[in-house]
Amino acid sequence: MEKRVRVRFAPSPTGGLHMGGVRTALFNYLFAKKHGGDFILRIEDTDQNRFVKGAEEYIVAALKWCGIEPNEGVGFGNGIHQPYRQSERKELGIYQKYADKLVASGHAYYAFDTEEELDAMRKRLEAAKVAAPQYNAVTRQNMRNSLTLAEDEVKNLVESKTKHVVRLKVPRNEEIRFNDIIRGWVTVNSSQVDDKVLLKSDGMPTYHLAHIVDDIEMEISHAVRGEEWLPSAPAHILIYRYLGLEDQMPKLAHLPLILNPDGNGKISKREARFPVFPLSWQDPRETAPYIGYKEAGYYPEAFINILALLGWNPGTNEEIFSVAELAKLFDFERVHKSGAKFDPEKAKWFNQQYLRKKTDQELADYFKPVLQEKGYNRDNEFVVSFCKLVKEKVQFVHEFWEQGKYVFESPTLYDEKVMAKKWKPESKTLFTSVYAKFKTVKEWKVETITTSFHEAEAELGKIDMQLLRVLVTGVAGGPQLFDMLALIGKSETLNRIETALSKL
RNA sequence: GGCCCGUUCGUCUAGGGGUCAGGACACGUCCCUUUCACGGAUGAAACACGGGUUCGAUUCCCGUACGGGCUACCA
Repeated sequence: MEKRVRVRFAPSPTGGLHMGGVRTALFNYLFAKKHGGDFILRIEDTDQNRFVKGAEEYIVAALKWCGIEPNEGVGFGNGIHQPYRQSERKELGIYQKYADKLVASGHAYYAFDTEEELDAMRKRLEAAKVAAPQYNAVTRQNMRNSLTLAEDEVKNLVESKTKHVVRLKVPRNEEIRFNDIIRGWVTVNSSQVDDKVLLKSDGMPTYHLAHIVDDIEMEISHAVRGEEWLPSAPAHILIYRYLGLEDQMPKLAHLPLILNPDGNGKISKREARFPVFPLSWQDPRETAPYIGYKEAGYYPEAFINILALLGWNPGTNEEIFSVAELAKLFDFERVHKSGAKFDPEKAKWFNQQYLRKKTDQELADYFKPVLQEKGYNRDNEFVVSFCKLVKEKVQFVHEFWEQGKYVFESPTLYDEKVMAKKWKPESKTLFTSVYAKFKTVKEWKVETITTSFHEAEAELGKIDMQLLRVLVTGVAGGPQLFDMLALIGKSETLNRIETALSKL
């Protein structure tokens, strides 16, 4: 029988969760949903030096905003495998137990080398032009460990609580093969794998040991993680094997990375000229926060949609998908092997697609507080009408103000390009007549304005609409002109034309 | 450097032994529009290179180049 699908997202609380991490979480989530399985949040806080305050809370908040909530784990209710924080599991002695087992079976050993000794070893190997300096089957013979030291000496050292680590005893020359769901068979010779530290001298497990122990104990069926883990996967295979748990090992899936748009490499928060965090992130060690997608005006649905299509696609020409649709369609078979450069421009387009799906009322509800902040109070009907007109011009809700502020504020400047090109000496007389014509309109609405305008043209000849637009709004472009005039109102429109004429 | 992974328009990608190599973003042109957009149409734009295998390779294999990842008592 197939194991129940149980996947985990297991970040370490060393900073804000960036978009690459969210994408990994998303693919885990989609896979779990697709198969009716569980999606677990496990916190891998085994590095106490890199622990960052607030990071864990941020991770939980970010997943919530994205709408990809785990159904088990830290911050998401209880589960039968508590605790879900590795520092707490360590207190329970869980990892020690497995490490002891590996030592007992001869697949791991104690190493007493100090930092200085390790440095010296690496320098020695580098000087000897060794291609890959590492603690391995060869070099461990010259180091201070339970393999080279006398038995009673080891016993003394351990009993006297001398600082030591537990290392995996990796065989010298052995082919290690594993089948990655996304990449297929990967083969690595064990000579390329170092004797990984399993238990650190502070008693904490390393990622390598901890994630395996937890994946087993939490009955994880698939380990879905970023490509950066591919090189250490062979070591993980060995650990499962030596623990006698190879048959219970989760299937592995290594996701391609999200790369910088320009230049190369993984997305870095410092260089990016677009948001990299879902929510704004204030690192306690830094002064300025990093703005998030949320604050940049992205809808979570859009953000998720963007991420989903980075490294995966459904094989059709469709591009807009809800999370629920993605969960139906998602499949590792259609996940790429190669990294994807992130395109901020297309990201904006995605957001625009979602913005257009919003109702005018929804947009108005968002815009009202913005408007109030600017010092304007208008009734709901007015704001809804405004949003209806301006929505087609924007990609983000925050652009409503910039794109349509002239509805609320009279222009002080008039688009130079249009004026230079179209404003003629006789224009003043012409628009003075238009002004007079508009003044006679009784009920100021789109239809009457249109009729009035047509009548004016019949009497006066062709009237440049863009010029009229600039006179009233100051800018060259915008929503349908008569709609705008109707919204701005009769007296305000007339005032503005009058003001403009007096200045030109 | 070593090891691992990868390589279709600028970008995200579809495709897969015989296709006009398809779509999307961005960009150009046109249509619609007395303004502005939306929309529609259309254009330019890609199989990294070299060898095989094959009647035929973008597709399969091998090299090379290039890119990325890893190379910690970090994850």
